Amino acid sequence: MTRDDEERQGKRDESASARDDGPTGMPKNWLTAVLLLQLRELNSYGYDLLEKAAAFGFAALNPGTLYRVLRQMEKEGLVNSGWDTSGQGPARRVYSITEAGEAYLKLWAGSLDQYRRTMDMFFRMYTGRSPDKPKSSDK
Amino acid sequence: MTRDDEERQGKRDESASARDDGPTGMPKNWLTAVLLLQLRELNSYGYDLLEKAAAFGFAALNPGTLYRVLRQMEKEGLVNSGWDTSGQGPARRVYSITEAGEAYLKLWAGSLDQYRRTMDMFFRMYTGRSPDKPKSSDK
DNA sequence: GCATCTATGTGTATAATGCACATATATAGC
DNA sequence: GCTATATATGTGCATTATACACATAGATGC
Repeated sequence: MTRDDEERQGKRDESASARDDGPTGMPKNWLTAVLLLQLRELNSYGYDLLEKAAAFGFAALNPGTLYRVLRQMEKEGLVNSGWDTSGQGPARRVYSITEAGEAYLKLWAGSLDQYRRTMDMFFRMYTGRSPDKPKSSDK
Repeated sequence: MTRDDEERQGKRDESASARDDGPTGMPKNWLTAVLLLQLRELNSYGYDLLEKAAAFGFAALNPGTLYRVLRQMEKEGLVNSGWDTSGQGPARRVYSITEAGEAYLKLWAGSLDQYRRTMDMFFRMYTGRSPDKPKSSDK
């Protein structure tokens, strides 16, 4: 197809209606990082992690997605799991972080810094000024 | 499959060798946002944007990916394009941002703030302290 | 003609994620 | 015993974003 062909066709679909909801997504594997962070604090299980993850941008996280990610993480050696049947309800698969998991988390935390710098750059170029700082202990 | 079955199998694959390279990815649609930001400054074309995007985390961006994203953005009405044949080499498809594109960019910039707060939270929980601030014009 | 640089594009695969649905245990009410 | 509900885990299937290899095409120099 030549450019003249395209010029003639002039098909601007417009039906695609842009991205429906704007930027929803956190970085790739963000959920993995968040889960590892939680598990480093305290061993836990899916249903519980579902709530804890909400604070990190997963307010409406689908349970199936969470469970699948946890299993994948285990396959990759980032976490271990075992059943807890001591409770009253259904058994819980309790996860704990491995050394590989801690290493991965460390890697993540490291690149978070680069991440932040890149986004600052974006923000400055967009607004022409520095983005608001978190009002916590400045300096 | 009961939990006892799994307990017996005890298959920790380990072959999956964790995520090969750690966290590489910027947020979803980050490239779109970066391209819109560039196009807001100055109309441009793919081959040129390829270099400009490098500063925003796309150092080794595959050209094919870029061109495809640009076309998709046009389908969605975020940008317009036209051919520039005035130069010497092959024709360039020059893009310009639309109002929808500016609106989308604004939306993005807005949620960038939420992004930053979430990542700060992650960082604090990881390190137990506030992340380093950019040393630019403080307030 | 052939190589090379510029410039744009397609085919195909994979990874991450979302949504709908399925399963299983326990408890409470009828 | 039957049914509904809350807890808890999981699978099937589709979509989206992206990566990688490859294809196309104009212009220039040999």
